[in-house]
Amino acid sequence: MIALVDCNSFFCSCERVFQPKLLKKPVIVLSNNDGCVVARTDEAKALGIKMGVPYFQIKDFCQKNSVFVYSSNFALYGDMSRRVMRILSELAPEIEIYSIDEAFISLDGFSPKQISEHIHRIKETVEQETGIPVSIGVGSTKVLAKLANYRAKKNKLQTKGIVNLIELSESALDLILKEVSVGDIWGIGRKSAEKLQRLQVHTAYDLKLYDDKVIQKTLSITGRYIQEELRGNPCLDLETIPTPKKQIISSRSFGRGLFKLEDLKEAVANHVTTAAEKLRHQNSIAHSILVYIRTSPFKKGPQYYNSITMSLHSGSSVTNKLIKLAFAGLEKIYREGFEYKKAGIILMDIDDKAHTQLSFFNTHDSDKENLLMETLDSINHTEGESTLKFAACGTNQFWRMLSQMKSPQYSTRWSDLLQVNSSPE
DNA sequence: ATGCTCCTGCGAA
DNA sequence: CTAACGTTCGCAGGAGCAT
Repeated sequence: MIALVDCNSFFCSCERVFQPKLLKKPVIVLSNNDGCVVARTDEAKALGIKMGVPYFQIKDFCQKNSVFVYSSNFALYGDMSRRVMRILSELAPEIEIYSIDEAFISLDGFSPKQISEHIHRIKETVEQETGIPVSIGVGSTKVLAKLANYRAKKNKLQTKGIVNLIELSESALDLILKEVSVGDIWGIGRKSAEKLQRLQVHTAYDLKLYDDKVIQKTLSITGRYIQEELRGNPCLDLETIPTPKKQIISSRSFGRGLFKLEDLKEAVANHVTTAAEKLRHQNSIAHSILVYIRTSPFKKGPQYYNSITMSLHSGSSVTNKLIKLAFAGLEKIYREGFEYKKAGIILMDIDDKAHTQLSFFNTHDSDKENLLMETLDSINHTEGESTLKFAACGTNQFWRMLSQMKSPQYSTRWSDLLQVNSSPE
């Protein structure tokens, strides 16, 4: 038995915890660079604000309807997420942290009666100790738990935020599956939903009963797993230990268009810095780095996109070495005269630092370099991020993303940020 | 015929 | 005030190449 715990309108709920005046009000949170809507409260949904809409398209609408708009504040959301996950870890034997606002938990060892009781306790505890409302779905597989959660969120009033499918008979469960359209199943996106429509497969129930071979052929093995999980046969394991990343990406749109190579270099140096920090954090080294730059596909004018992959003979996790390599790549793909809107890097071919193979060339990270990185990381950890950084990262950084909602509310939020650090527990 | 790497498509939050 | 559309990850399978 598996439960999926999902925080309601997570980013908005985080803002509400520190600003009770937002309760019962329409609130939205924007993506990086104040680009698109990524979180909405029920009140905002009721106004018809869609997920993923570019903010500039609805800015006037929000003003007219007194919608509270926030730039994303990931330091806050990350902190709230850790609190929620810690409580879940204490109340469940096994947990898979699936995303910033979601976790699967195993309910093995509980009787059906106990499960229902326990789920209610989990919900109450999280809400009481963090102020974040959650919805919980329970099923015999991950896909069914997801589906249950989806219904819990959709009908919060009737369900009180909890849907438990395991007490249901097969036929009662099928009645529910008939109400779920295939596109709403976890793992079935837009393209797969279209393919299924063509097969006259419209609901979760249709998919559950459809011919195995045909599903395998049209949706590949992943589609088959989903089908099997709908039937109650687990195919997807609970991944309780986080596996190290196979690639680490850092990319961002700029606050304004950039033309000059030196500005792009600064941005790239910053990307390498954050990615390399993550790399060292999981005790890995990378053997190649991909650099890319691009113009805005949404703005008319000459378009340019290019990327290049640079390799190291033996891997590295030393920031300055990686920056140097990234610069060499950037200089190869840079073309003058374009208005660049985004740059990014990907660390690839990642291996565990310990079992790194000796190479013929003596290009490994030296003890000295490793010690330098350790020291740098430890200083930034205790003194705050980017206390110490490479000059290549620049000091001005005028190209940084926009995240200044100029509303009066926003300018008064320094105290809120301070509250986050001194946890009220 | 088989095995490898690279790239693309898709889905998730 | 301007101009104005996000980021990060994994997996499957086909393409292309080598053996």
